[in-house]
Amino acid sequence: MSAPNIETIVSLAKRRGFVFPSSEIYGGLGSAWDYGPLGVELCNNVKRAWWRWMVYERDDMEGLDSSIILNRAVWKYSGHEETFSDPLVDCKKCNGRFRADKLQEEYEHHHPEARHLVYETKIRFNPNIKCPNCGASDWTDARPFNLMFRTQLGATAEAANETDEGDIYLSNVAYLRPETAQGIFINFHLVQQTMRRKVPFGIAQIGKSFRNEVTPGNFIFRTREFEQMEMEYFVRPGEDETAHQEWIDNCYNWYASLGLSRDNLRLYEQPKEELAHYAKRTVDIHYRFFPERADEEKHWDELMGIANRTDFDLKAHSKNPLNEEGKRVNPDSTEDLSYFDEARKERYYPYVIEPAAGVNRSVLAFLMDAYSERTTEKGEPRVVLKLHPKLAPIKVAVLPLAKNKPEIVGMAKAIKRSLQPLMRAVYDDTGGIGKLYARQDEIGTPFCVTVDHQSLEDEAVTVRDRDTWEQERIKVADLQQHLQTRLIK
RNA sequence: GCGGGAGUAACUCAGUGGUAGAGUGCGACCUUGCCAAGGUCGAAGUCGCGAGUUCAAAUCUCGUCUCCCGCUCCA
Repeated sequence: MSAPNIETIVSLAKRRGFVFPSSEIYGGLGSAWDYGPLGVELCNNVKRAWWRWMVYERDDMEGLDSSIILNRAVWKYSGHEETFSDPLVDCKKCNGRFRADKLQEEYEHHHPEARHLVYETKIRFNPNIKCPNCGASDWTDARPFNLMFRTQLGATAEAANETDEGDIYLSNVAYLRPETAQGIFINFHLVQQTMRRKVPFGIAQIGKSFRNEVTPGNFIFRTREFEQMEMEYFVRPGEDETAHQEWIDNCYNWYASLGLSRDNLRLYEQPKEELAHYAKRTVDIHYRFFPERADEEKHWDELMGIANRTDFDLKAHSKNPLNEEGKRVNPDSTEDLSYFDEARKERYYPYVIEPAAGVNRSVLAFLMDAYSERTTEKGEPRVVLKLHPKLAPIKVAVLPLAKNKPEIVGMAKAIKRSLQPLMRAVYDDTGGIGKLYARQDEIGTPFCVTVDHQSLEDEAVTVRDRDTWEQERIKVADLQQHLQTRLIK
């Protein structure tokens, strides 16, 4: 089973120290969340699992950690300054809010002559368009919502502000990156040359990104500050479609291998009209984040996107391509990012396959999918978080059966200390053994080691399994090996 | 921005004008010892904030702030 809704997870996450509302003592901050002691472990484990799978277990991958703040030109030529902005209009009558460009597109579809009209505002929007909700034509001005967080470098804030209205290009304007991908593209040549790589190969990166979402929400599903796990796989043009399909399958299987139920996963082919400006084809991996919704189609939302970005980005950041007038398309770049294939004696701009996953969304999906309830023999409900052992924040809890026996307590603490260099281990004695087990079940600890009276004589302990509640007697000398084997499984 | 919901202890929530409560959880001690056992004691809230009405406000009035859900998306 999995969680019936996100609310269940929000409550558990706060109660048990996974995720807290950010800035809570000052009334909170919308859609910002802090990861508590268990949350940070879970996040780190997700990232570590991804990195191992993506980088270490392959022969064609390098890692990277690029800067969050990049030269503004990166966002100019990537297209984000232009397209990462949604023009919005409000209907004054029914208060509905719409994307002006989408309404305009629809309008022009039915009125081809409108394509040549020049509108008063910078944003193309015909005020005679009827509201799809109420039918009125009473609009506010169309306003641009740029999704990139803008800031300025240095102490010259005033100069930076001037650019809000005009088109003056100032070098002190900077953005927090809205995706980690661009940091990879602009380092493509350096990574390829310093690591002596031949296409095909990939560059992976994990890091925070920022988008000034107009509509954040749904717990950690959509936040303005979030963390991405992205990889750009560079292939020869023509080999892109095959590689794309391979990565789609790889990624789907990765989530399944870490315990996500296939019933709660699906692949979603983005229709042509939804594709981003850079994409030739994009397939999303959806997770059933909203199982409580009546409409089955609305159960699903994106966990990961796998895009074929073609050669759009490498070309866009290169100095060489010329337009039809023979002038450089990118007069600011100092480098050409094409690749020379020694074997084939040909030069080309590699195509890029991009699997992009959200750390936070992944964490949410893993939590939801791991959630289960079990009824004890006494008929009491118990929450068991069946996280994959690789992801569990705490791997083992060492518990004394009786805390008023110093020998047992001492032995338990010694065992905990012997395990902690190898895995995240905790000691707990604040409660009866049943309560201690229940606590660990609720936070997903795969194993509990219990020290009892007999342990003092036979140098053995009980290892209790989270999912089956079965117990096994293990010699203390064999404990490390036993746990490590079962953790890898 | 618009619509809806909500702010009281760490959590879940009672409390319709008269000395701030319960359950869970948390801590200490006693007792017990394999699936949230029992007992005793304890810590914990200027009731989101501000103003007003009143002898008296968690409660009534006005204002204000914040959070959550839905609408624009796509990690």
